[in-house]
Amino acid sequence: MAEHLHQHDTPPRDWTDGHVDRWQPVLPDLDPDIEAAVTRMSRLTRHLGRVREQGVADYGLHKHEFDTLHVLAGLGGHAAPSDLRADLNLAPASITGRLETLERRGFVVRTPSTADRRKVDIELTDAGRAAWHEALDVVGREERRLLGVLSADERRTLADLLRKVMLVQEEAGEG
Amino acid sequence: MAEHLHQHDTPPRDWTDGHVDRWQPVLPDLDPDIEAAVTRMSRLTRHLGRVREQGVADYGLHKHEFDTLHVLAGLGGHAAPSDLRADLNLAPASITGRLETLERRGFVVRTPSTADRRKVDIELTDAGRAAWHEALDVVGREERRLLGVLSADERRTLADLLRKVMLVQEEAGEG
DNA sequence: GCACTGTATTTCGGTACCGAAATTTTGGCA
DNA sequence: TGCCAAAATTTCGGTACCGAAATACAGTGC
Repeated sequence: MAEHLHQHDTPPRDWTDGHVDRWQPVLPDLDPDIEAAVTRMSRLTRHLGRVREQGVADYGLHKHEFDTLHVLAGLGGHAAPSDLRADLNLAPASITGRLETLERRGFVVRTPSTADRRKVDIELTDAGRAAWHEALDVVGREERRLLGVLSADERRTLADLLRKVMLVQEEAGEG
Repeated sequence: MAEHLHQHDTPPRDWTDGHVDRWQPVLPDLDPDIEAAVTRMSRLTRHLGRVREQGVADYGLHKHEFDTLHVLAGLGGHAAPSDLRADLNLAPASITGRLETLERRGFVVRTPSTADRRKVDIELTDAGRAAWHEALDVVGREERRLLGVLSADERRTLADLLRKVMLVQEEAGEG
């Protein structure tokens, strides 16, 4: 509508701007910037998750399968279920479920640990590593496309601001 | 270890810094700032979700129940399932499920719409509005605690940077 | 008025996830 | 040695979610 008037009087608005405007009158003590930042992070995370699901589907994987293989590969290809649990932030029972299906597909092998017999050794198979590696560069593509709109300095600023926030979140759990 | 040497040579590191360091050697073409930002957003979103689940539990609600009531209240207390679907970003079938349990608990009422008989009118009951209102200020508290570490300017910067990113994500779907 | 395309919602079948309890093993300590 | 709290993993019961098909209705063209 008004987009030809001046160069800089109608800054582009995203979905979240409208969302915040809708809530401002009913909840006036809401900090618009906090609400906006949290909302955008939530929506971005959700979006990237869906894109990952779509992307790795071409390689016959689901998002959770890829994520599990990814963490396992990052740990050198062998780990215990509790290691995966820490990185994936899931309930222990869910880890068992994921490994169950991955083992059925031949992407990992579970063998009882000899060192500590409560534990289980999880090994990434060649097939598992191949599936992971093939799907690998698909998942970063969308992140680069979206975050690529920012300059290198801006990306650094974003990452630094978020670190400040996360340090507050993490400090309580460290004790 | 080295934390007494100078004021500013060991900036505090969060979990994500270690995560990025671990991956840098195995995936060298990864932009550390993109990876860090995405990882932190994902973890923050997950954390806030868990806190919400905990917080509203004191009022006998689950996170998804509260979220649904919240959107419904934001729409003035009456809406159609498709309205909720748009804001909650869920599959249509999931909306039916959520309304099912909310209706059993007496928080909403579903009546076939007389205007368009494909639709259903969803009404927030007094009990539903009360449950929502009681749990309301719990959910913002953790957001304020975490994001409150940033100055007002920094919060604005964060929200603005994220808007730039979201505009790229949203522009494709608008056509 | 009648087929047809599109929209709103529900049903159905199947998977993933969670919390809590159970199982097995460890490591400390009397 | 024998006991016991803590840890690692699995099992179990139940809920939420999704995709796809089904149902019901609206609006349009003829």
